Amino acid sequence: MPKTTFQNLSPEKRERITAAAIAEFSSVPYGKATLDRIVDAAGVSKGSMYQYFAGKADLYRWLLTEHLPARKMAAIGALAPAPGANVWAVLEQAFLAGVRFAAAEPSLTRLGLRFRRDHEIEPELAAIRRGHRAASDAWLQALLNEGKERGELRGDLDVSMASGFLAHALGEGMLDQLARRVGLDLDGFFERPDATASLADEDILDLVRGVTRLFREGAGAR
Amino acid sequence: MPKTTFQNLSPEKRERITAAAIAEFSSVPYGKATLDRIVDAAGVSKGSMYQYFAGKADLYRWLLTEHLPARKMAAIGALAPAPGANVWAVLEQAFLAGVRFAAAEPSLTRLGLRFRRDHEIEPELAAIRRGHRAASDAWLQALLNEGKERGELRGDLDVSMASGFLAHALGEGMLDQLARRVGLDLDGFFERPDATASLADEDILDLVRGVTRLFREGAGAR
Amino acid sequence: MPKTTFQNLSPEKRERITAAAIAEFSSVPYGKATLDRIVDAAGVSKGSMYQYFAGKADLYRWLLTEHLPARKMAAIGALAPAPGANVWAVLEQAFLAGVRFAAAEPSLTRLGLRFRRDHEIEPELAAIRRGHRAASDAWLQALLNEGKERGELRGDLDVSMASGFLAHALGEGMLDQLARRVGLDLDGFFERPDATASLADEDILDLVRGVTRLFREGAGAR
Amino acid sequence: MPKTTFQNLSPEKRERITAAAIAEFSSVPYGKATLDRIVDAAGVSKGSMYQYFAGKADLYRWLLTEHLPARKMAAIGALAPAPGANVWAVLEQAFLAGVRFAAAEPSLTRLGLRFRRDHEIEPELAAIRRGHRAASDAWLQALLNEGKERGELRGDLDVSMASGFLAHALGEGMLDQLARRVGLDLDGFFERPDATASLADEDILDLVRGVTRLFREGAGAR
DNA sequence: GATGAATGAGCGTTCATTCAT
DNA sequence: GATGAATGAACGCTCATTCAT
Repeated sequence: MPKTTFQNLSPEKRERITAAAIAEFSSVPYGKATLDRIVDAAGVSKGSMYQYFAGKADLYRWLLTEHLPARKMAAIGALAPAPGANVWAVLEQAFLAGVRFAAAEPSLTRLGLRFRRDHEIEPELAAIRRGHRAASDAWLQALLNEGKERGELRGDLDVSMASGFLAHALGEGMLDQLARRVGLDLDGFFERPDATASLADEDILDLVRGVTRLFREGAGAR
Repeated sequence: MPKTTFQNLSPEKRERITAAAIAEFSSVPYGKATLDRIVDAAGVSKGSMYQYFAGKADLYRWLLTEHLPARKMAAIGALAPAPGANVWAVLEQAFLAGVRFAAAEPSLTRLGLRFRRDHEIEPELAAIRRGHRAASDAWLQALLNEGKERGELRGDLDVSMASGFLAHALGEGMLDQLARRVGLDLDGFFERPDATASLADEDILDLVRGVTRLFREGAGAR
Repeated sequence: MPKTTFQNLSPEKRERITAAAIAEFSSVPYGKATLDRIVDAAGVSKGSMYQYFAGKADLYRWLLTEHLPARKMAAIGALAPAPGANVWAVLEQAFLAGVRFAAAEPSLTRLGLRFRRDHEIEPELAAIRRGHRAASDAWLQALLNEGKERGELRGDLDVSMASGFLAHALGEGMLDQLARRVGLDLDGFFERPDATASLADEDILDLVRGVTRLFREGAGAR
Repeated sequence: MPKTTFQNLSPEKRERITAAAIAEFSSVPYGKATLDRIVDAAGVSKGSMYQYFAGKADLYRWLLTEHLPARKMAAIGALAPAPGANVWAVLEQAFLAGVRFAAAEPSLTRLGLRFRRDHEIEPELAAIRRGHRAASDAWLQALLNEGKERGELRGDLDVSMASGFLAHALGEGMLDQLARRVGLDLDGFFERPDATASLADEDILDLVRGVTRLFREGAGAR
């Protein structure tokens, strides 16, 4: 976590550093990211960086556990399931929020996606990721259990199983669909994260509804 | 691809090298994997390694395009969709084959999964990955289109969308479910790949059927 | 070209590095020169060297395109052909300047000569060499053409041909003659570059006049 | 020098090895030449090569001290100055022989030229080169001294000096002129040694006479 | 005599981190 | 508090030479 020296920085400088770090960590995987490029882009000295953060991992950790969640919250609000709301309406809203965030903040989206999939993360960072996943899973399972009680879901649905697939869908699954719509795959999204910005709003709604329906009704004929 | 020198090696030595390389490339992402660790584990000199393979990328490529497919084929046979077979039966077989391979060959499974998700792969290797994905996607879309014609799937199903989610399910989605059944997540599977070996065959069948049903009928109440 | 880090170094340290690099690159051809030896001799760490220069080629390039010309200029001044001066006087001055520089700065001379003849230089460096040669050739041909117009040279002289031999004479040809005067050949000069320092000024003048006369009058009897 | 095993080889195999070695050593400088490429091209095993020659240096030495002189002799005969012949006629013949050998055997020419200029030669090989040079110098000085006695040369000619420039002219000087005639420089000759083969015989004669005349009459106006 | 697998020292280069100023 | 020079371990890769078969 950042040292107090970082908090004392002028907002402008703090922002420069944050932006440079996001640009770097979202462009290349953690292991290939270098502090050199970050300090160059931020216009601060390398020594200073170590006055602000304990090191590369600390900077990355702060970005993912503090900065990104705060920005996400600011952009799309908390994902608290409105009590009593229909499961499928909540999920559709969640899908929509995710897609809109991806269009509005491609770099942050890419940063988060990288983190979720990165294989070379240090043990301490892996614990953070586990926390993220557990929270997302808990939210989903609570939602699904409520839905089950209200009869909106099959009574014999395996909630743990469904939450796994939904967690994927809410993250890279949806991004993959988004990329497909513009003729790319997820690798392509990493290279050109703003390629999906060109999608019309109705395309996005169409996509979100289609995905929701796949999970609701399945692919089989009735 | 390996040089003839490698083919001429004693099977015992070849196996030592292969096992060391799989262990390394399945433990850390490509960019962090080192030949030093591989040759140490295999008990050969660094120079020798270059008599067998043109370099690190060549070794990795061989593992992924030759060795892994061969072992997979040996373990589960070809995935040729029996013509005219029911879509859902074919998918169930495919799920089952994937899970069984994961239980039988956890290291190879981990290797393949890492490859599918690795962020710091070289351009040439990325092309191979694109090929894999395109082939998998084509297989799935063909399968789904047939199913649609035979009335086994909803007539208005978005085949491209469904194939995206199924591709995930056939790979890490299913592995994630497998891990969940033993109280882990995917990260946990990477750390203890053989933890899933304890699963009983009926548990596996139950899982496969559950997943198939989720995709067939959805999670919504009828 | 050196990074600013190198410019900011203490002159003493900069000189140590420069001297070590000159010693190395003038002792062995580019391909055999090693940074290990240079940093050892200079007493800096290998990592530091990469703070000063982008790499081996960069260091070499700086030596040849910046440092050596600067030192040469400092030692013998620019070779601007005084307009209207007699061809033979200009050439004699050029010969003299070359020989005096060789006596004053044997290591640098050896460095430049190696560069002119090195067979295993990289493409980028080869382009620099082509530039050097083209400039030298242009200077000589302009000089000879002027001389022809003023009637100082034979009217039927093949200027291109003559410039080729003069270019050689101005470089290693003259050094070879210098070495001969102290009983060595060019190889010997490479091994003991300061052996020619013992030559008296009148010996040098005598040599320069002899060479000029050979090119002016030829070796044949009149 | 080759071991007896090399002499016992079938002429065909010996020739394959020789040709491969010439191709390699004439294509890249000694330090960049590799035995791997030579044995590959020759179709022999690496171990065998060490049964024929003591190592890389030994093979190179044999090529330069035995094979190349023999082939040169076969191609252009001995350079014994026909007693009593005019100096300038002899020199012209020598120039012509050199140019014709370059056209007939570009690889061998390039090999020899590389050797004369290579900077990274081992001490033992340097001794061989000194021998070559001393022999050439002795031949030239004898020729010039005779010419002086017969009054074909200026009485006050510095024979040692003139022999230095003539030695250069007979070797790379002439090749440089040859390359100029086809729009290249010596570097270009190394890349495309047969580029000069296109020169017409009268061009070659013209060149040889021009060079001879430059050394005989000089470049100055009378 | 022929083979070709094995070796290991050495190369240029990278980069997170330290620390004197 | 800010700086940026210094470091050194580690990396992928090359190749002449050795030596068991």
